Amino acid sequence: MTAAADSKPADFIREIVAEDLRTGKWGGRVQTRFPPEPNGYPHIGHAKSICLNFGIAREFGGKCNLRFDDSNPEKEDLEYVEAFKRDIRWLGFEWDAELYASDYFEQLYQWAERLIEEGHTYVDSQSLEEIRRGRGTLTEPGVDSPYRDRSVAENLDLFRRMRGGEFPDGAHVLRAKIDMGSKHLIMRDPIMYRIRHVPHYRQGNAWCIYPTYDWTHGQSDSLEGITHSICTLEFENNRPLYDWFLDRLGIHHPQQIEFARLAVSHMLTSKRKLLELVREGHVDGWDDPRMPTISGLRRRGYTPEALRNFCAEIGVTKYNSLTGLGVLESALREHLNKTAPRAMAVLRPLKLVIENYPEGQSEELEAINNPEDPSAGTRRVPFSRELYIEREDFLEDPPKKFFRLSPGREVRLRYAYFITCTRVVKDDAGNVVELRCTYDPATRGGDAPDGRKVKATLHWVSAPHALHAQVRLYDVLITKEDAADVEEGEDWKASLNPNSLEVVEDAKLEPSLTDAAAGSRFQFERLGYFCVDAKHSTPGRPVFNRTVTLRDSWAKIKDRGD
RNA sequence: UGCCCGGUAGUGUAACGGUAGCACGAGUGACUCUGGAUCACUUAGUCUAGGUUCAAAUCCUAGCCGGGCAACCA
Repeated sequence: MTAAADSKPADFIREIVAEDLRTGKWGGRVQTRFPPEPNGYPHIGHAKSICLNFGIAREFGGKCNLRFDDSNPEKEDLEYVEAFKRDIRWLGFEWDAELYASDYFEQLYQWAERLIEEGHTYVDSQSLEEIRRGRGTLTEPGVDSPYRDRSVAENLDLFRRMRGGEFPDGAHVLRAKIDMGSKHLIMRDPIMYRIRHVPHYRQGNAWCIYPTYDWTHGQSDSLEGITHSICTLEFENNRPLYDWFLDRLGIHHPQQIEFARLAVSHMLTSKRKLLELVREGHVDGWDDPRMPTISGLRRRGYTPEALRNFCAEIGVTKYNSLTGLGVLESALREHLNKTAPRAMAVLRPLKLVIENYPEGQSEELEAINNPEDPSAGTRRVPFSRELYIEREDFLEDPPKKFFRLSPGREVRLRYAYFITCTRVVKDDAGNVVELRCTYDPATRGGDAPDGRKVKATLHWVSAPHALHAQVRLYDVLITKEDAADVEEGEDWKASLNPNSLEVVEDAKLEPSLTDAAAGSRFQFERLGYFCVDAKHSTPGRPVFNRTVTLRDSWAKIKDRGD
């Protein structure tokens, strides 16, 4: 038995699985499935479900299928199938079988005929509008369709002709004969088949009738021998129907278990809205680094480990919660801090000239690649008389708690020397355009032999050696904390952040970054984590995406106005 | 209004009738060649009202609040 089965289950679903294993309910089998509809790219919410379904199979020695729930030909596409497969693998999971609900269409059809013969279903020929009216309301029961008592022979004949393509869209549907007076709306003779004369992305023109979700899902689960059919809360209402079909058919009957879908603050998890953003060009495709899609997060610089750790962190419950974006970012930083090599980069450059450093001279200084990981080694960084430092690291008139550079003050340049600001050069408008400094040659490497201390260490880049690169800074796409909270009549796009992307055209980077591979991740010291954009970079000319900033306690003090 | 589900520090979660923990956040301090990281401490919670019990976050009842359900979507 695996470790997870020995120790305390992490959530109520794993508790059920562990208990079923203990009692031998499924003969020691654990079979789950991840059942996306291929009608969009997988997002952070899918990541939670992927980690759950594949994770449970892995932890309990079971299997997990990837099954595409593709019973609606109007929205589905192969592009989305490929996206799911790519992203599941990137997240670190592998399916035991790749399956498609559309491959079960014939079996489903045969079962439907059987239910007709047994009097459990009928062909309804009412219009869409009549069916809707007949369903009743939340408080009033529905009324029986006038076609409800057709003979088995008539039902069978009609259903076969539906399949044969004799009728136009909407002419008939196949309905389960359950109870129009049921208090569960889902049980008021739910629809099993609709006529749609449209090709299916996998089945082509083989079918013109398509099964609905309710008629497809449970039977697909059954066919695959699923033991625990894990889905999101909104399907809780459908469970009586899930059970009803399986009981009528008398086939393997998995247990459906529902959990709360993931919601992260400032992130959209509506596939419809994400599709709208892509189609209307609000973003640079499904994998725009601002998108909550797995491909967007990947391009942004997220790691699979960070995403998996996040999913483990947030837990699994039946409570509809809103997880703060900070929790996601914290999981990200935790992983990147341990793994990302450090580099120096100046986003908003301020020229700094060291007056007592010989003109034309340069040298290389040793820098540590990752203080959290000694095995990452060191590298050499060029230093010279003219440097760039970050504009916000200098203040002519500093407040008390500002430790960085100001006139007359000495600070350390990381891995280099102590410098003292001697003069401020301004343009006619009074803007600071350049700093003149002196350095102490005795502090080479960053330590003073006399033991004197400085309060700040600044990052810097040698001007003549600098790599000039584009860096993209991202902010949340949605300004609202709860992105799904939209008043009726309100345009959800009103909460789109107009400043979600800032492009820094000419950042100064240390030259070692010139050949950074697409997708590779770095910590730009004191700024944050950045990765090489896989879409816009070209060899020797990397474009960097800011993945996430570092925690910044100075920013907090500054904002507080201490 | 009917049915189903759910309410534990600011947020997310644990506790399975027996001392309400953890994480993120926030605050304070230590350390530091990243105002990073790390470490220590602090902050703050069982929706309400009854009931059962020696003992209730946990079981029961009622209420309050939140979510879902009236697509030929999933």
